[in-house]
Amino acid sequence: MLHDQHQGIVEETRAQMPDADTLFELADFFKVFGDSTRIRIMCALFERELNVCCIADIVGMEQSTVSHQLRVLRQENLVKVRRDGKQSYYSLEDDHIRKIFEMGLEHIME
Amino acid sequence: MLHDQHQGIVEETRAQMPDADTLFELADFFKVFGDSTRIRIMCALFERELNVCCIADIVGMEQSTVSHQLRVLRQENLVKVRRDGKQSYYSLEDDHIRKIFEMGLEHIME
DNA sequence: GTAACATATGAATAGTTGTTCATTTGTTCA
DNA sequence: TGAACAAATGAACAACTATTCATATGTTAC
Repeated sequence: MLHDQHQGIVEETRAQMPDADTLFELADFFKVFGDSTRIRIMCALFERELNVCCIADIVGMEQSTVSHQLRVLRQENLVKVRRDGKQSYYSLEDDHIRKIFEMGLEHIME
Repeated sequence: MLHDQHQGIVEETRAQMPDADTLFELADFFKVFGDSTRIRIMCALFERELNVCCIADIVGMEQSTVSHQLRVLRQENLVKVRRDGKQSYYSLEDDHIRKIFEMGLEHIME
């Protein structure tokens, strides 16, 4: 049960928080970083653009697994594709990813 | 099937990636950010330390739900607890969280 | 056209995760 | 001591997710 003395704190805190929709979106965005296969795919793409079968080889998973995960990354605008003949080359969409990666690494290294 | 011409690219990329264990840890770390309840809890804690029942009230969920999620946050060293009588006051452990939040927000605002 | 290859997609499944209810543990105060 | 409250924990369940196999789509070269 919430104490009267806490009521003010609760309301004040609520007022300063971003709206619920934004926080839902934010959670969905970070969800993409919460899988080691996707993390490894993104990490591989830091170096250079890569086609699907190279990525599959690097992360050691089925081509179809990688395709499914690349779709997730595409949907959150984290990667872009370039078709070249039979092959699709993927690369990172922007630089936030790198920074978020670095922050995460700094945290777990502590 | 991987082409011969791609073999070098694959090996080079692998060599530049952090080791698999680190990337697993990193995924586990980001997993914590991938849930809207936890995001909302962290967001509430940006303002000030809060006890469990205030947090429950702010995010509109059961006390036990919040306790479970606070444990997850504790396990990843994202929050710390301070006991004061019957109540436990939670606060953010470090400043990476804020920066990671900001990066995420910048990305979804684009 | 067809064969061969690269990628994408759908369905099925196993494993994981978030929430809730019920209960327990820890604390204060009378 | 015991009553009252705050927080933590365990078990159960529903919902979600990652992976795989099988198949479809798209592209090139003959």
